[in-house]
Amino acid sequence: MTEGATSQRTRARQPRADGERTRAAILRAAASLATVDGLEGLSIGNLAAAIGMSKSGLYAHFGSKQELQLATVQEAGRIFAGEVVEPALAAPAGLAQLAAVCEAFFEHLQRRTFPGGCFFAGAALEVGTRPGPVKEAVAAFQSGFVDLIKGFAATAIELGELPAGEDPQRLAFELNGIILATDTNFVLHDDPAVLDLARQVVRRRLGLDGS
Amino acid sequence: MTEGATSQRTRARQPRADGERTRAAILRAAASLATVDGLEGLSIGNLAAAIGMSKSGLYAHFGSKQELQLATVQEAGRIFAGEVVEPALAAPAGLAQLAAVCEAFFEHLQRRTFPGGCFFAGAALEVGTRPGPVKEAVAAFQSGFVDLIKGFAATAIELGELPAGEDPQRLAFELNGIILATDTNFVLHDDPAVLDLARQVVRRRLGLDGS
DNA sequence: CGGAACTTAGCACGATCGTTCGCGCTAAGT
DNA sequence: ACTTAGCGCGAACGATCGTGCTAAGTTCCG
Repeated sequence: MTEGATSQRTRARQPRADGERTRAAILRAAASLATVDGLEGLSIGNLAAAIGMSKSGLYAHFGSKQELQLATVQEAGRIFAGEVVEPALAAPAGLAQLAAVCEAFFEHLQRRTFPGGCFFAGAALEVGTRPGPVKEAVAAFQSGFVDLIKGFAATAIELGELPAGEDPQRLAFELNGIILATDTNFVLHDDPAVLDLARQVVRRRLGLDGS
Repeated sequence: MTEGATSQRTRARQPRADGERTRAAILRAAASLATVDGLEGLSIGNLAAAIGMSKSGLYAHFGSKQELQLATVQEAGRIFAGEVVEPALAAPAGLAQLAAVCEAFFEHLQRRTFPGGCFFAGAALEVGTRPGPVKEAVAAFQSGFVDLIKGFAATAIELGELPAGEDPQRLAFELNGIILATDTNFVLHDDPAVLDLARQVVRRRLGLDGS
């Protein structure tokens, strides 16, 4: 607590260039593997074998499995932010951002960035009953995402693009539900038709259909 | 394949009374544990310790871990059918059944039947990427549940309780999403207020509010 | 009442789990 | 060019994983 991240006193450590590169490669593979085996089921041995290095060499990058899980969650958050959040923020404020965030998520699934669908959907249900830093990190990201949608909805209402009777929190909850249902059905049945159905539902719900 | 389930020739086996009782006790504990540790994370040792018997004694009831997982999914299906599906079927056909199935699910969560929320929500995302009999069993149950809701919706439309423009499949998808969002948020934040929000959303969506 | 099932426990196996240690190597700073 | 510190590997640890075998104990049928 007393020492900052870039403290000179404690000299925590100063990673080398190739070290950071392998660490990044580890985390990319870890995020993918975790969507298949889960954050707990992700084993050091499997992960090491997947990227072709030794268990101990990999383990040295993180002092414990929990640190690896924490870093994996952060990496998944970066990927999700780049593929889903940023495209949404690039759209015009209001209703367009609501549609964009859903569409970006559907493309995130369709592109099969992760073999197990959405990282956080699976992680949330897995770590939800296990108190600790990992659960806190996942919960924080999920809350942030819902708050983002809530903000989009509030702006859309202010701009008169949605009825004044709409409640941002309720709408954000519904869209979050549509997203979760899409992910669950897509993962379970591996059927791209699910994405078409989801797109129809979003258009209808946002009044972008026959209005 | 050639021998039936109740064949006399092969004399598959004839369980004893106390055997079935312990087997039932094992499966009840297994369903609960699986909502916390996952179907894969559920270990024979932990399960045996949880109900106070030996690993090998428990293992004898199922020839393999996969058989245990299969039986656990069926047990969870029985519990879900009793707590969610049956109350819904008891309501008047049509719109009332749609409202009842959602309310029964919310009470299923509130009653905390399982420590990890909805069994199938977690199981679907866990086994979705792992082909095999266990995934098939989970997928079949999930499809059956969505079809049930779809049937309720179709009846409600026929009875004129919902606009003719409604599509049963789309509505079933949306309600499934609301259910998944409720479970995810309830498990992650352990906040009963989520259930109130979900009830509001369902009432609004089904036109039971100010109409 | 006796014997044939079913039920449960004890023990042990190979594999894999997370974790630690020590040694060669290589990139970076002076 | 020489030093230094981060990097990666191999080997090994105690624990636990799923899975068998064997032998007691218990219930049920004739």
